[in-house]
Amino acid sequence: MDRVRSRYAPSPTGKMHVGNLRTALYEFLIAKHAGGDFILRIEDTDQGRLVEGSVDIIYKTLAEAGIIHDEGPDKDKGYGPYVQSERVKSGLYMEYAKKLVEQGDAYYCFCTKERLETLKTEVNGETITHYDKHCLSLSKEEVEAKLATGEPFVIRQNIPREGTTTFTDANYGEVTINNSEMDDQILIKSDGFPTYNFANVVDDHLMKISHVVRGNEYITSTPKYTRLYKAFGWEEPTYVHLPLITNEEHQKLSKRSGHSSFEDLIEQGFVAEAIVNFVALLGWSGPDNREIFSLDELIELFDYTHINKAPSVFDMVKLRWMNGEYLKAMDNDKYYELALPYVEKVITKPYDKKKIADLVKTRIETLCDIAEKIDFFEELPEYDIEMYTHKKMKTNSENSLESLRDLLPRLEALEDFSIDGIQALVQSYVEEKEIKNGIALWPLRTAVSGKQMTPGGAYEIMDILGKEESLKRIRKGISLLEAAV
RNA sequence: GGCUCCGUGGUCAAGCGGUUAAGACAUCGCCCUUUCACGGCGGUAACACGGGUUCGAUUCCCGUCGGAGUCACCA
Repeated sequence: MDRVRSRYAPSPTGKMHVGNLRTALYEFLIAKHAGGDFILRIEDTDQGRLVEGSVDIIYKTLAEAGIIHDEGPDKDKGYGPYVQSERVKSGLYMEYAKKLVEQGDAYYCFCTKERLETLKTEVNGETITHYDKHCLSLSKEEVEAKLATGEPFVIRQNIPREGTTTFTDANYGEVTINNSEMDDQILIKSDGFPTYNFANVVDDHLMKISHVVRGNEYITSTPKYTRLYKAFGWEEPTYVHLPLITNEEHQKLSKRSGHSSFEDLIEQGFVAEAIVNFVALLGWSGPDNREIFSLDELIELFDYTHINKAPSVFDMVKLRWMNGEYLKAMDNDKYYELALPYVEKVITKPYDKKKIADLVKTRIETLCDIAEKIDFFEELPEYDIEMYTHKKMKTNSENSLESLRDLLPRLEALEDFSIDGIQALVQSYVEEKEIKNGIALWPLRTAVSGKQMTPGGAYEIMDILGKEESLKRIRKGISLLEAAV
């Protein structure tokens, strides 16, 4: 059996979309599962759409995601160059295209933009062009003559109008398309660059790619590939078309949706491992009921013959959940390292940031959730004294005031202002007065935080705030309550 | 519009002729608890429809409907 070689072939046009990330991941998993090679090839044949810095983003994203390529522009293993614009220079695509022309499987076309314009029709607001093979009738001499004068040309694939073309996909089975549906697509553009579709076929063959994985938006153009492979007499790779990833409206995810690139998700406080895990499960599921998989586990378990056919919605809510799981399971040092910048965004006072970060670890789903949960440490918010009234805790303004008044002098006298110290103090007060914990603790937590909900309770918060600030906030609570009662 | 693909709860997703149709997220309720989380327990909720084939269809075939994709000198 031939060695499994898969490839991720992005065009450097911006950030890395989650759909592309999944494609890259699956290619990687297929290769690694089989002990094969995963290749990175840059498809920059559309010079007009290049976005500066995109290649760096691709490297960075792949690295962060742990999708490590065995070969690529930076790791030439003998199949290079791995950047198509560099490959163009050798004239290889033109050479192969000319071979097709000689065989009659392709032809020169000199049609002008204006003439092409007349071929356009509009259906439901979509513009559709179907080339009419106008230049196919040019004689060899006519072509030579035009070429000699330097007239701009393209080379088009010659697809018969009759018959059908069938290819086999590992996921979707046999797919047959009427040849009449296929346009005589351009293989070589007037700038001398190959089109993606052509370069792809040539390079996949030259690089001995065994598995081609891509989104199923390519499924209807695949027969054109098949015809190209046949024309060259090359063996076709195994195609694995993937179901589309859609937004909540069930539309294909587009770059414009903004929030769907890997970079953006990182910016939104997601961790790389969670994104990879989540994306792996869009279209595939493991053999058991597990959903949390490390990359190594994915490599071991991934089976491309069990991929879903139906499109899947990119559910941010579930991603958030999964990210929370990763955060909770993360070892403390790594978590702290990730969380610290987010803590520092809100906390400028000299509180123990580690303690604050720990407090919030099981309460957040993304790192960006940290800010709004800890802001009260930095500054006591303005709050309504209604907050002291809590049905379940059986508190109201009166008994809250009483608790705070009782507790204040005791806390002032407290030497050991630690969680344990404060707890012991409050406990003895509660026992002494024979009241429920809540009667003392609810007002205390409220006074000290000014919030309805907080990470951690009164003890943890006071411990972090320290004695001075805690007492200050309690006094503030007392005066607010006094003013109202 | 032509063509292609798809169609199990709101979402992800097991299932690959015979099941009480898993599980997860979300949602709801209960427990735990000094709030909120975490954790634990439980509930609501699905085979698009109509024909076949078969002793028996979620599963196979056909049709209908629905959704999506695609129809560039973009990938």
